[in-house]
Amino acid sequence: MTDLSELLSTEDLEHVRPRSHPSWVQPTLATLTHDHFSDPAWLYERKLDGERCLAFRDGDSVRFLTRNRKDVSDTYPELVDALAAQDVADVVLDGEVVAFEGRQTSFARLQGRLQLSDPKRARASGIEVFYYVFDLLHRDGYDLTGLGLRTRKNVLRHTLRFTDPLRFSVHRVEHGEAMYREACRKGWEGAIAKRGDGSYHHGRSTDWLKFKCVRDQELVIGGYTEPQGSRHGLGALLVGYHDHGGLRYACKVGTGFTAKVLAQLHDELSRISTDASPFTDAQDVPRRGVHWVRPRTVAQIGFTEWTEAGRLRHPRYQGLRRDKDARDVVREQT
DNA sequence: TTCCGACAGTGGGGTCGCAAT
DNA sequence: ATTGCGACCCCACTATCGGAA
Repeated sequence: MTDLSELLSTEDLEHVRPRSHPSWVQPTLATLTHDHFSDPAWLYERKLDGERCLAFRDGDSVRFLTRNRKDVSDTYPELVDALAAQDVADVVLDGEVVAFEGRQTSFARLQGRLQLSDPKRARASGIEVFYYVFDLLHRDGYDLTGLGLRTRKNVLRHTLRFTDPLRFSVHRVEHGEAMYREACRKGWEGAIAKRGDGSYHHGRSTDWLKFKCVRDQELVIGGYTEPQGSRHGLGALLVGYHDHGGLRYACKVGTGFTAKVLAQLHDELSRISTDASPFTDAQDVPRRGVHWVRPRTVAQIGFTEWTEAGRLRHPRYQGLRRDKDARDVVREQT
């Protein structure tokens, strides 16, 4: 591990402030865009489909927190161990916890671990996880969020020993469009573009942009229909998003489920049923044969495009997002 | 034995036209 | 006049089965 003083120029030091180890830092959230570009002032990284986590190490204490501040240290004990074994005793990292299905990162596979909170069961799950670290927010009593991204990454590289399950998230400079094409060709989720000289922003930022290959959207489940024919459990989910203080209906989703998932969803949703529709745009929401549920469950829905009418075209169910809070679900920019 | 492709079945949004209300 | 419904187009996806490798 290289000393901070060796890694930072006198100019850099002007952007660094002493700070005691923070218990929480609001992570940067990237903004979705379809305007893909190449720019030497930007860095481009692979977009990983996993669980965003900040890692805090303060001496013997190591914690992994999701972006909703949920402590998942017991879910990823081997990551805790790996960080505890590093030389640096005071550090805050930003990265993504991922699992693989073959050579692809797979959120679906990671889901098998997300709800495990017993470290023994988590270790025994057979689902190997990795922590792809892409940012460094704090080290050795200093707040580094005021530094430019390039500098933070350089310091990060010289702060940790990157051996599995800790991995440095590689980036490339300037060639954003090529990066995006490569990402889609390889079946990745997309690419993230980051302004190279940008300081660490708290919350949604346009200094970080998402170039997505597949389009998906997190939506709140507000109801479900009866199954038809030979199907069991439920027919389709009615999903929506928050807009102007209400829950706006987005579409029905009736495909992408296995028989097992249909049964699980029906079991889970029937427990939170309610008499009234949670959707606030009363007209245009199907009502016939619909069972309403309290709007607290978040599902990830793949689709091809938003229609003129504000519906999703070709929607398909991709899984629950138990790591997301229903209250935060809004429509992403098209 | 495993793998792959075709097919049936269930479901979506949008549009159209017809029948019931 | 409005509403409901089925048929049709596009499409996504799972489950199954039989034949190829």
